Amino acid sequence: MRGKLSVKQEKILTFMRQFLDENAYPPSIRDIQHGCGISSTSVVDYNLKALENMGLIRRDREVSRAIEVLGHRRNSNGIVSVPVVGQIAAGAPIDVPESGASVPDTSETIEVSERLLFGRDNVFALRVKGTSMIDALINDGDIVVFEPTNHADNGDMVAAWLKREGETTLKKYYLEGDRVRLQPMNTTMAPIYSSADNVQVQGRVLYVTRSMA
Amino acid sequence: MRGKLSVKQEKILTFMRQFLDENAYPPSIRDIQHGCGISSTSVVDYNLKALENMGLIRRDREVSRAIEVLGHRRNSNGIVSVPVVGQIAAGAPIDVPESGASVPDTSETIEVSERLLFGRDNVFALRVKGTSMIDALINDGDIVVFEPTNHADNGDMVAAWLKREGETTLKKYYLEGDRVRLQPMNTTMAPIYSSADNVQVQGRVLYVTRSMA
DNA sequence: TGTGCGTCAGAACGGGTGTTCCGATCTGGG
DNA sequence: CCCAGATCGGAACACCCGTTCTGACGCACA
Repeated sequence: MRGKLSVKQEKILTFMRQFLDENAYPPSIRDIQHGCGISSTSVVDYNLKALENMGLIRRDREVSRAIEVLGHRRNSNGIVSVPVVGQIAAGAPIDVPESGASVPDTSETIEVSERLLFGRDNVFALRVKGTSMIDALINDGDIVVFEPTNHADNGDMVAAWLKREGETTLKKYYLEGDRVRLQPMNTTMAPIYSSADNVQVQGRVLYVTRSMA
Repeated sequence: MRGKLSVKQEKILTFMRQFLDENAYPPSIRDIQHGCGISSTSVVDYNLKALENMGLIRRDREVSRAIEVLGHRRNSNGIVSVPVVGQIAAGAPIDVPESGASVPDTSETIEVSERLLFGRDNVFALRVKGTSMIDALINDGDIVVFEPTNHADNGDMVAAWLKREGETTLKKYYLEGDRVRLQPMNTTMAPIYSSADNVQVQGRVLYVTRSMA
């Protein structure tokens, strides 16, 4: 039941997206029926239930045209929903989502204009814990958007994974010989030195947001 | 026929906008009837025809829920497009958009999740010029979202209009007796003192964003 | 070969929905 | 006062629409 989409389900989904773009209101079951060349409304209902179980659409029962296609990007505004996949500080390890992996609906997201990401793909976000980057204008509670990368140039602000310590921290990255200096931007804190093979760069900072309300 | 909106028509329009934001599909005539406390569907139909003649909505006849409210941005998942209406620094005056005023489509916008604005309406954004708020973690080039208000409590970060000087600045606000202290968050800069009647608060900071790419 | 399961076709039911008609009420002007 | 037009209330009609029921078909599996 929770496997791949059938041809018919894919067709229904595509039709609903197209219908929404053209009409500003969702299609009825019979619209879908005729638009996809399906012979019976019960078949549409059957497949819609399957799509609903897979979490791809949401329906208000007994209400006409009350189908909502989840994750449908409006073509008018290039907005990317970036998943906030965890926290970053001096301790809590995080998982970086793999390319193409689906993100559970339960996770928090932050919306960012596509144009601010300069074409980066598979970006993710972390909530900052602690004040170690206060001098880089990043405060406790800020949400930081990363592009996934394993490479960093000196001075880049990165999420760095310390393999032996099992920690991920937000620091400035400097490669000095065969060791790495992870520099906090807080004059009261000392840098972390580690061997280069113990440091795994997970992402580079693209964007910072802070709520002041 | 083409004059002002009646109370009922205004109510219907407001209800439809709210319904669209909440439900992702348009309301039926009877939804409008009950939502606005109208006694008959024919009255709704009558007023919808009037709104259609005025060009405020568009309808597909004979199709249920086929009402499109023109000029209403379908924010797919509670996203508000906040207009970036100018810059704020130590000089350039800005115009704060009046409530309900339309913002030209040509202006830059920044997209923010509705939930981060805590119900504030008519918010606007400014691009920060200069480093006067560097110690408050706001840098040159950051975009700051404001809620429009004429009131500020001590310590609030506000956009303040200096009437005689014809300037708008981003500072922390402190009312001290009959004068106002506008405190930059930069240890190298001195505060501005001005009489209270010369200072007009234009908005309070809600949200800060910075692009690092 | 039979059984269960996923999928589909057709039809019908009941309530939802846009529309229309008739008449009442209100309002402004002659 | 009287009339015309705008607005409204109530009801009915015909179609739209989501749902459900019955049965059929194909396919994997024992």
